[in-house]
Amino acid sequence: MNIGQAAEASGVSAKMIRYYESIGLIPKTVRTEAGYRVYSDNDVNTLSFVRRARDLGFSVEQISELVALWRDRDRASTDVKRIALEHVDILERKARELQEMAATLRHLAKHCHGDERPECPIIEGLANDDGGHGSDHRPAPRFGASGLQPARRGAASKGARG
Amino acid sequence: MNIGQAAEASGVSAKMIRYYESIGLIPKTVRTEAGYRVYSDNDVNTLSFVRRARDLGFSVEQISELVALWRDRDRASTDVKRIALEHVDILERKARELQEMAATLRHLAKHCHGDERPECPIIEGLANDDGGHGSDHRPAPRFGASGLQPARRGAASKGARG
DNA sequence: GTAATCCTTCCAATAGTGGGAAGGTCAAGC
DNA sequence: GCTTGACCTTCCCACTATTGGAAGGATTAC
Repeated sequence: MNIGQAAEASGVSAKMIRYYESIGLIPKTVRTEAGYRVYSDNDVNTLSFVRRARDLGFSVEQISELVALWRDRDRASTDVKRIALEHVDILERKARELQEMAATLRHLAKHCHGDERPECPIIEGLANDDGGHGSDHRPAPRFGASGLQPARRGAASKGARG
Repeated sequence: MNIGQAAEASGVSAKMIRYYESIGLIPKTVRTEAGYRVYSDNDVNTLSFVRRARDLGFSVEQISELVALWRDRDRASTDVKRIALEHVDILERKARELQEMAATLRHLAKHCHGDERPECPIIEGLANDDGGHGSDHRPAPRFGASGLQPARRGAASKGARG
């Protein structure tokens, strides 16, 4: 099948299939004489695998390891477990950070009158650096401090879940 | 003071100060005859404000609103509260998504022997799409479905490609 | 035989940040 | 006054993952 059909069958866009191929995440396919990429059912399985791993928030680099493991069934499942558990840690740490941020902000918002008066602890908390979770001049933990690669931001192409 | 000192005092790198200026997040500064940017203590306050907002996960666009609000104290705190609360929602939704991912993965990992045997429910869950939270072929919720912009990852790069 | 659709590759943009080159400036030391 | 070194300037590139589009070739439908 062509790339378009493989895209539909796997849920990975044609654009992304080409991208994944270009970065070596998936192997190069056979081509027709005209240069069209040709995909087998097995290729579609790999693509679906990749898509689901992305859905779980794995980075392309991690998926790369996972795909190699998946394609080589002789490898010990220890490796897979390690990667998964590492990822669980990152995910949970990230979730905690996000919750702390939310709590800080919610605390600030709670004390903001929200009427016409300009007094607002959110603004003051931000300006005075006493916002709640004790940040001083550490150079920003933020995202990525944990090593999580958060994939994408824009525009779910066909329909995100709400 | 120069950009380096402002960077040190605010915790925002000189690179980022220039970037924030270029995108209009902070106003253009006065320059010396030689073209050096000059910063006042007040400018450093603005920069610190921006840094803390980034720490809390605000996107540059949101910070832009916040900075405008902050600099114009006549504006009603309603706006600030609204922005903050919107952000709290996003943060909490994101945290929940992350926790779901972690739970799915942890569930899979729990049933993985992790020894030499190649049977591994993680791999099988990924390949067979029965991983636990009932995903079918929806085209990836992932990050960004919520509108959160996850800032950075900190990939230190040295090797050129090409 | 042409139009519509699909495919190809290449380029740009997104958001936010770091790295570095090429060159100008400033302050200190001799 | 000259060198040294630290600092500044602008500009370009890298990275992540993904989308969009342009220009042109291939296939398919009518």
